[in-house]
Amino acid sequence: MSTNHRNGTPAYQRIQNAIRHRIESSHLKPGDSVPSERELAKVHKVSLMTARHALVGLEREGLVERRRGAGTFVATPKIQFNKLMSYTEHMSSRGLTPNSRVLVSRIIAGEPEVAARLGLPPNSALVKIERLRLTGEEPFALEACHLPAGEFSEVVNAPLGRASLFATLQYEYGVELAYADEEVDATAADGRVAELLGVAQGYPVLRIRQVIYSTKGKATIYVVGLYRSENHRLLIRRFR
Amino acid sequence: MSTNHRNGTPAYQRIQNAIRHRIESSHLKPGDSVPSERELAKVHKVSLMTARHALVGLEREGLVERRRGAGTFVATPKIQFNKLMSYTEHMSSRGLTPNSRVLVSRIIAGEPEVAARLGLPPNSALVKIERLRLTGEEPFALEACHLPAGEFSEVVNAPLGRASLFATLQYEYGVELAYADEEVDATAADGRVAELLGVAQGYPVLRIRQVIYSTKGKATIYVVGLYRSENHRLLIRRFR
DNA sequence: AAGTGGTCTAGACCACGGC
DNA sequence: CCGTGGTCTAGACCACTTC
Repeated sequence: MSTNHRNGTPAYQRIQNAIRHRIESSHLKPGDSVPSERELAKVHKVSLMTARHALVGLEREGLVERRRGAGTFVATPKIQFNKLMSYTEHMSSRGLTPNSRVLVSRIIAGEPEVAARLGLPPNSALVKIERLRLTGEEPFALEACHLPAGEFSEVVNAPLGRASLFATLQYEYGVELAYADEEVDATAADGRVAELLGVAQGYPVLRIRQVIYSTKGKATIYVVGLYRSENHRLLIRRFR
Repeated sequence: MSTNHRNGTPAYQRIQNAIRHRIESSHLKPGDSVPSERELAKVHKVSLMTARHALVGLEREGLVERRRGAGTFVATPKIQFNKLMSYTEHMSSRGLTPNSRVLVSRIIAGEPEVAARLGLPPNSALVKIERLRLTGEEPFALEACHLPAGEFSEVVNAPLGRASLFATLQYEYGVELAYADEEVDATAADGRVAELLGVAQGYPVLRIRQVIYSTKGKATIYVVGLYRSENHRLLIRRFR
């Protein structure tokens, strides 16, 4: 498997990255056909199954559509489905500049419910980071992240105005995030939330509570997000 | 591929069904280990890749967890993630009896926005089916389904009090549903909705708008659902 | 050390789509 | 008809976890 040893990245991921890059740089536009499994296999010198693995992954992300007998095509860009992305990644993938204001960044304790979500004892110390997310000057979301203070106490000092929390975890702590379980419901904005988001009290907002797991399967971040739903839509693709 | 010809079902799906059945019938409980790829390959007389395909699928459904080096285990049953299910399937998978009241079941026209979602001309005739979903006597959701009247005009006469719409489409029309794109936001209950759902006017409800596609890739159903969010939570698993 | 999942090969046949 | 994706084989090596 010589090609796999060039670097640590599996071949199917290198193929995915190559295609992603061609889409992001607009060399491939929505509706364009993506090279077939057989063609990718030839070009990248891998077997059919490997080329196939790459395309199946991109389809589940919603980046491409595959039609039996016809081919694989760049999907119309509804936003990435079912893909765990940081706010920073999310914004820049849409050509927007991320902008947020850190409201809270300190160590807290005595939040048994949050601790439980992370699989910790009730009185565990936690890092809490609360940020107001903006598009330009307009606020659209309020996000509170919680992490175990035991491991991650130093993130309170990280430059979160600039760098993404995901990136900090990866580069400073070597923690890779793998997936998130999310719980979505609707709730009414209370006084403080209403003021921060610039809506009336009692106004409906979308609430997303997520537990983010590392590649080791360990609950690492608990996030509660409140979103003005005129601005922010949650898009999902579910399969049967 | 003799085993594949016994019936039309692919081998990996037969393996999935076998495992699903053992989980649903409680022969396998959360935390129990599921047979390894190699064991499944032996037992079902398929290759490793096929056994693997089966387990990977079950993992993405959230039914099992896989840990490298350790094995595959039955997941704690948070509810099926990212799986397109009918209300009927959803309820019965949790041991509950589906209960709903059909409010509207007729052919309409002049809904250009809905028609557009289904990829139809603005004034197309549509089948509209509106149902109030109940748990016992308590309403928790209001769902309006729309289908192209050209193909599906007869579903207005289907016994939707009993049979699921998904099942009707499959058995009466031979249409298999494949995936859905959903758009989720929060909105305020207006007068009629508030009354039907038994909440105050202006109360926040979860709105899910979904376009359901057939295996042919054709937009087939457009559903707008409004959910009382204390009762109904949307659970998602997203991967990085 | 034994067993597990993750990646990969070099082919194969089938069903389907578009020409 | 040819090219496409969907399924499948019978192996292989690696990295990892558990013992």
